[in-house]
Amino acid sequence: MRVTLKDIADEAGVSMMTVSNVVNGKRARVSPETIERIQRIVAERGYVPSASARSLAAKSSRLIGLLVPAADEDSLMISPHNVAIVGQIERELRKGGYHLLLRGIAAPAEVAEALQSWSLDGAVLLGFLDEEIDRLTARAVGKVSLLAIDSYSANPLTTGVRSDDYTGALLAARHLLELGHREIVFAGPSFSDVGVVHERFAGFQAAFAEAGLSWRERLVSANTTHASGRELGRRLMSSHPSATAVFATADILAIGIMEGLAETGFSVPSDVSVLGFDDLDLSAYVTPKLTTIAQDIPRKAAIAVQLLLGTIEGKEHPVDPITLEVRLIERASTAAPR
Amino acid sequence: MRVTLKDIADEAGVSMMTVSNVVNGKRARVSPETIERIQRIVAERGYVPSASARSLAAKSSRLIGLLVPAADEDSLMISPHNVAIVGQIERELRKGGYHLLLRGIAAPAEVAEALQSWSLDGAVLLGFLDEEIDRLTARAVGKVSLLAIDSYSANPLTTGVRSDDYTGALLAARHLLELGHREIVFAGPSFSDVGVVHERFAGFQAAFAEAGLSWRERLVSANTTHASGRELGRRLMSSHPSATAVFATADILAIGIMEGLAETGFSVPSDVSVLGFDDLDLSAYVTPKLTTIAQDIPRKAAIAVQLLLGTIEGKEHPVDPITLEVRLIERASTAAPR
DNA sequence: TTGAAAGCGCTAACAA
DNA sequence: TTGTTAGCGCTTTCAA
Repeated sequence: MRVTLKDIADEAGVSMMTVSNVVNGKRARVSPETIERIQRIVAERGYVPSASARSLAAKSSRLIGLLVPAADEDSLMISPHNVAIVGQIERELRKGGYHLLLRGIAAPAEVAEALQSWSLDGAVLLGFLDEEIDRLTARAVGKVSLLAIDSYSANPLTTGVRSDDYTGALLAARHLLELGHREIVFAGPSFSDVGVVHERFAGFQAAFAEAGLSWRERLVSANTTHASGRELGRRLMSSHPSATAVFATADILAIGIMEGLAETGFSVPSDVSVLGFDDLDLSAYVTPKLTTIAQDIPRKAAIAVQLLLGTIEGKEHPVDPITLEVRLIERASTAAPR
Repeated sequence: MRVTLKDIADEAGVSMMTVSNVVNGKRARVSPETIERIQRIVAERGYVPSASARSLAAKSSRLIGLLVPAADEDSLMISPHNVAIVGQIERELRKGGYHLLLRGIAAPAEVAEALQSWSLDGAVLLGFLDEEIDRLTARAVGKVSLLAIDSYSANPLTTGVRSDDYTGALLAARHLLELGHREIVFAGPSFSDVGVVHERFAGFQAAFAEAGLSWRERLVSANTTHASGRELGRRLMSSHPSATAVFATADILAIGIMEGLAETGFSVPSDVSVLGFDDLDLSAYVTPKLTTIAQDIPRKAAIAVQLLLGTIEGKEHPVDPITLEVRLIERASTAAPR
């Protein structure tokens, strides 16, 4: 059967506590020779501590949840943008000696259930809208640290990490305005008065304001999917005949729009400029290559984990939200209007 | 603090075992009224069983590992093809009342460590080469069920699920041959005598054999990445001037090749036809849209989980490997040679 | 520097 | 149909 602490203790002729201390690196409490002897036996016998037993006996489980939306009984909704984040989060946790529980959330109650059943030390919320986050965390238990990625929620239970969406959209709109565009469509999911898309919309408008221009209502609502973008692209020039450019809140949407435009005989960028947000790998593979706003995704994930582990281990107060820089990547999908 | 079994038992005026039986659905052992009363209290108090405690006391943890390669200290290597699989596996496990531990594997020893520390009931290996799988599972403990995705390993410790790679490549080569191509390059990672790429190579050659043609050595080695494909595409027509078509073992590679060809002034499909494997979403977004071999990815994942849970719960013997159908998706990147 | 006792929350195997 | 006993493997607390 399994090699236990007791086995090691017996073989070393010491108590379980001594072995426990050695295994957990509390070396101050054990003599050097004992440490070495125990370590040798541990290696020989291939002893691996039982995480369940440790989690049960100690306050901490060293387990972190990664909670992702999963529309009712459905598969996880991991967008291309979020894939990289998942990988980075796992890596950072592993480096810190934590394990990752990946869990799809179909109903709010599942958050509390996930948190409690495995006594998670904390959890990262990835891919939820701000409105949902408040609802989800409302029922959460007090002890666990929560961190939401891409959140602007003022919820004191969660810390947030996000890119500078406001500035990103500002840069995007500025770029199009500088090229000479005036009739620019804003395409993105419908939004409330808080959240990523709201920020981008505000930044977008600010660019017009700083240029002394007024932006006439040219808001188009679309899901953040290729299919939705394609459909939008197909009818764009008939619904907005005078538009010369589109800013989409996500690359995948922008790429769909480009396809829809191409299908209806419009050429990018000579007829219409298209600008995205995210800088997915994919965006450099399509034709024309997409001009977009790039986020530092690995950094976003690394900081998320740092903050989370910080509040868990240091019992620091949840830190203020952190905002990461973005930058414009000029490629081939934008040009001066004709 | 936490609501425990004992709390519920006290409040209901019964023993812990009775509550335990109700919670675990062993209703045959409890009277209907008791069941109802206990269930009411459980709901009222928001009782959630402790998975660690259960795992410690019972044989099973209801935790499954998803083990993914993570080149030394690096982030997880989740290819576009594997992302969908991760999501589906989580979903299937959740439906079955299991949880998923996502873990990057940098060194063989980490497999056993992951398995043991959380007393995993089983694990899915995703993204490993067959050669690695044997090495990884060698040290694994006996009890846990292992299942490798896309594996042809004869290893008795693991069951495998994979697409019909042989037939996929056969269909691909047949398609190109029927279009009239004779000088076809096979582009893929270097391979040994077992595994996915080996199968595809065998299928590819078989198509020539059945057409009574001999395939002259036109094997090009490249990593399964866009960058590697692009580089390959750039030098393809100078290294193989008479080639009229390329079969790549992965869409992402094929897309890179198309880009490299375009950069050096060759047009797809009029100068060179390109055919991929996987049918990523992405492959329909690029220009020209990629002709490819489609796999049923959700099904692959669902079957993987079914098999794994089958051997875990039913203690059935590891089943024979399962092979899933593939089909040719004809799009715009292939045409008759000039 | 080391050890003993108690218990984390649960379930298996019996007993009643 | 229900309860009792005895742990699962570890850490905490306190004593030596």
